[in-house]
Amino acid sequence: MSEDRLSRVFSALADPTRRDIVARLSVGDATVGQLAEPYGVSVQAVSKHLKVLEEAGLVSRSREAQRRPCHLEAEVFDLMTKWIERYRLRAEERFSRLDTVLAELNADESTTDQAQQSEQSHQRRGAAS
Amino acid sequence: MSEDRLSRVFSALADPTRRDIVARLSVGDATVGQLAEPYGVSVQAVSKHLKVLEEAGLVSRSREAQRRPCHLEAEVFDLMTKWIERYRLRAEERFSRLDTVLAELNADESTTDQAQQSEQSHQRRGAAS
DNA sequence: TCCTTAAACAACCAACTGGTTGAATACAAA
DNA sequence: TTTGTATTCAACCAGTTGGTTGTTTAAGGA
Repeated sequence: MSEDRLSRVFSALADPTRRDIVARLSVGDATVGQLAEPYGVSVQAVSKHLKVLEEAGLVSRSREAQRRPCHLEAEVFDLMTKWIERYRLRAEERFSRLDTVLAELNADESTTDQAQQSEQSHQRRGAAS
Repeated sequence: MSEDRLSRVFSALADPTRRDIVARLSVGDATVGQLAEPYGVSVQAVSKHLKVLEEAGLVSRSREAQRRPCHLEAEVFDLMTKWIERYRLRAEERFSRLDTVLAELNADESTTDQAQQSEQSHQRRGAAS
């Protein structure tokens, strides 16, 4: 599923070094050595980071003599933004409906507490990944 | 900085169970017990997940008798989308400039290999987090 | 051929993660 | 006050992660 893919992408970007690598690749391809240079870590460590980014589909590598130039694959970003937008929009929609809810609460004399309220709204949840 | 915040947000969403919790909270607030119910894990485990989401700023909790209703904080999504869009746009811009590059390569008789190319483009990278 | 460079692989280690169970806390209701 | 319910805290465990160093592999240049 794209379920697992999404986990790998978010997980890959959870590390500051890896986000920095993505930032640098966004302006142009680079080799492992070039990417490792600015950090206080070994080339092997960066190689591991790149493997994570590659498995997440964020980076691809080509062959070129001994070098393995890394290239940023921007399409994967769509996967994230789609997921984010889905729930952001849903939450905002719910937020904008708040005035309606408040009006209903005013109309209703009984002090309907938030617990019941959340339970009701929870019932109309759908399975989502 | 928001550097660390971004790490926490991405890290929080790297777990499928936590993404599912976010999805469910997007349609309405819920208590820990309600959130735990559909999963084959203990309430304590879900409580831990909620702590992670809370520390990432994705979820806030109020008090209400013994219950701790959880609420989705959608603003944090902006942080992510801003980061993503920045590098996506940069990468796409570079991609759209590819025809210019190809034209230059045609004009240039010497077979400029990709290594030099990536090295050049890498020089105009800027520090970014 | 031999030497150098670029990168990956392997084994190891400390720290973190996601889960568990059991005990403590906070509040409501009897 | 006692009991029940909702949640958190604490200790523990197995698996993962991000780093290390040392050893291959792959390719170019002397």
